[in-house]
Amino acid sequence: MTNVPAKRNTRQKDAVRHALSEATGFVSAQQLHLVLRNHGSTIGLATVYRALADLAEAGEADSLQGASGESLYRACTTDHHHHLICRVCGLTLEIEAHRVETWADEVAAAHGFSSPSHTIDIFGVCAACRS
Amino acid sequence: MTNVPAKRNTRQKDAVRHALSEATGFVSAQQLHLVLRNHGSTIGLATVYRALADLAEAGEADSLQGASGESLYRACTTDHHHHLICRVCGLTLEIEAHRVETWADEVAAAHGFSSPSHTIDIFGVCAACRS
DNA sequence: ACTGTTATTGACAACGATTATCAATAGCGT
DNA sequence: ACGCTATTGATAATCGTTGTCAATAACAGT
Repeated sequence: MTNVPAKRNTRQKDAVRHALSEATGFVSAQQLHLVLRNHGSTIGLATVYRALADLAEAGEADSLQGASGESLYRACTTDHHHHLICRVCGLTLEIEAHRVETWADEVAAAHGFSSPSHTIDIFGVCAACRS
Repeated sequence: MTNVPAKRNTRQKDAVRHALSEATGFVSAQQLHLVLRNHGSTIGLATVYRALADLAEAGEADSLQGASGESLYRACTTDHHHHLICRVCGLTLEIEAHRVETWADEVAAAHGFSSPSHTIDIFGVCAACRS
């Protein structure tokens, strides 16, 4: 049997979870670390990275690659969805994409690919930033 | 007038262009640098990065973020398209996605977003790697 | 073809984001 | 409360990438 070490619930993982849910739009691990420190926490940077990786794996957070290559995270409802992101202010809307989900799976299947996954994100400039 | 310095054609930029066109699927700047050195070139790593950035900007190369966050490049025809990529062997197929292009633009417009762009990539395990 | 200007090169240092290390701490089952 | 061990936090190390700068080589003008 594959003996995976049991996960423990810690204050700092909760703190990250909470800080992430407070944040608007996507945040980097470093930003989150800074926020936590400013709120009086003594949490370490490495811990924030580990907590975010865990949350993402557990499906509690969405992750995507920012423009300059860093990983950005966002609290997330457990169902699958994609994002419409403002290039200027970072405003993020969750969009639902049945049509595209099935399209992606069809394309994969048509070419003999199995266990398909995909990355789909739409960027633009929101109405507010337009003016 | 915005006086942008003129670009020059150099052997090393051609070498990168050529090496990129020889490569199958996506390659990183470092891989390309290694290939060029193995072929006897004395090209510098920084030059490969610069050449790839230029090619990508000129529309001669596609770039996308690899699983571990690095930038990957691929020679590319000038028309817009997306990719179906094997997670195991890196086999890459260009796919055409009219349906999704228009969908993405519609979604952006519906939410008041202008100048829409998008990143759409499908990953899976190809038939060959399946066995 | 010769020359001068200056974009480009290549070796290396510097940088930012992330991950590994490791002793100290603190969850959780008993 | 006790003991085992997953987790923490400070720091060093790593990785991909970009900046620096003297030396080189493209191109325009002659």
